[in-house]
Amino acid sequence: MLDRKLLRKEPLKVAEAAKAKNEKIDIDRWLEADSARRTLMLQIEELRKIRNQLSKAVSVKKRSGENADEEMAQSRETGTRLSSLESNIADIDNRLSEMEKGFPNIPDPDVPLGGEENNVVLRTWGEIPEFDFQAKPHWELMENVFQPEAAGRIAGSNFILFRGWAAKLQRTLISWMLDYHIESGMEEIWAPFVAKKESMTATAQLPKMEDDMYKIDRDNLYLIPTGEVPVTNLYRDQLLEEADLPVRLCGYTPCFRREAGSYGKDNRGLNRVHQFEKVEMVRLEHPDRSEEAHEELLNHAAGMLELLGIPYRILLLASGDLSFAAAKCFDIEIWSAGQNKWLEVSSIANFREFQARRGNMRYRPAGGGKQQFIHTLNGSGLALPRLIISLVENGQQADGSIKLPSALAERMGVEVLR
RNA sequence: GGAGAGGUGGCCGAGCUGGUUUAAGGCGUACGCCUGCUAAGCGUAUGUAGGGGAAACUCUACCGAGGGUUCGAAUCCCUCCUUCUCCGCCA
Repeated sequence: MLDRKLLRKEPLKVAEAAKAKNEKIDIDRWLEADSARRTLMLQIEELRKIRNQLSKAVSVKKRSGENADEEMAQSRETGTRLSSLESNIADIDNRLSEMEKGFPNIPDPDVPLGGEENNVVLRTWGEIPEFDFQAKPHWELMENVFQPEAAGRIAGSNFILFRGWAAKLQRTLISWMLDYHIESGMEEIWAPFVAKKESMTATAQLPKMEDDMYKIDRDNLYLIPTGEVPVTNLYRDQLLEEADLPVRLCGYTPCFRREAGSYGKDNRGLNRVHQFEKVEMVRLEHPDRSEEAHEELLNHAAGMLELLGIPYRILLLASGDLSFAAAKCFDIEIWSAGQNKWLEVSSIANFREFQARRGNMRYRPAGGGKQQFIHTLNGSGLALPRLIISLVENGQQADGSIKLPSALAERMGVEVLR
């Protein structure tokens, strides 16, 4: 949600931002409705004032036993006029807030314009592995432990079924990553894996992503598409003290995505699935410090890949590739040696006050003064399937076995998976 | 799933037989005073949002959310959300 004052003062800026994000919005229609609303509001407040005065007069007269019929009649008449104006303004309010929910966040000034092709590679880390044999994709290397046909029988296509070492590897990674975050001072959250409409709206999955989410109609719940939703919503409608900031959280959740219309392209094996596991990092930050917190989250996430020895690169997303709610976003991509391409394994975004406004998340400044919206940030730390792809494909040996990085070998109890 | 009780300003909490409460009181917080001592006491201020005014100030809305009744609703009625207690069911 954007500040109404900003919409009034700089409608052009908002319109340009939406265009940069390829969102269609009609700011003129909003401005029109907003000014109609304010005119109406003045009239309504005036009528309410009159009615309040009449009510008080009635009250005083009745108490002293006088007749108040005249005031009551006037008040009734005022009330009739009021209720017609009030129903008008309610309509306008609905229209305004519907429109506002569809206004995307404004990209930061340092975000490059344009589509995905304008993403900027900020840096690359690690050596791309070379093999003296033909490298295989993960679905071949994992034939015995990753069985999509079995998952299909259970839940339908594009779900994951792991068995044996793959199942254990996933569990071990989740636990290893959580420990890594906790050690850096984050608090672990275990939250619900379903969320209601209000929560989805606060973090801005709704209204835009409705069709990409699984919904349980009977109970009006959505399966969460990312841990961002429940973990950020932990602070929806909450007021923090400045001293409470920053709030640093992490948590494991599965993520459910319908991926409607994405069949056929790049979705073989583990590349794109309906349910995947993820450890999420969430940060609530003082507005003055969200910029550096953003970098910090990025480096923290990348640190895990360095411990695992996985080559990665950092992208600064261009405006057209930014999500609806993000002001700025870094993607981390890791190398897939069996498919010879980069895979997105983490998106780390600064939403500034966009989500905080929607979810009413504020803090009170230490020296007193007006309550302020906090800044929210989050990032994957990390998403499991693609991490597993990389570990398996990059660690493959000539005989089809997988050599584990030492950080994991210790936890898995073996150095080679076969 | 059934029955019952709640949801009031940052927190606690009164009001809930409709109108001098446009929310008492307490805690917390801020400033000041007093006290010579890591304490206490006293005074004043202190919800959020929007509008008007140079300013003192003033108007409007908000008592979980939304509707309704009424001249007038925190207070009455309805729907929903949510918390707790008991019963049932269940890993």
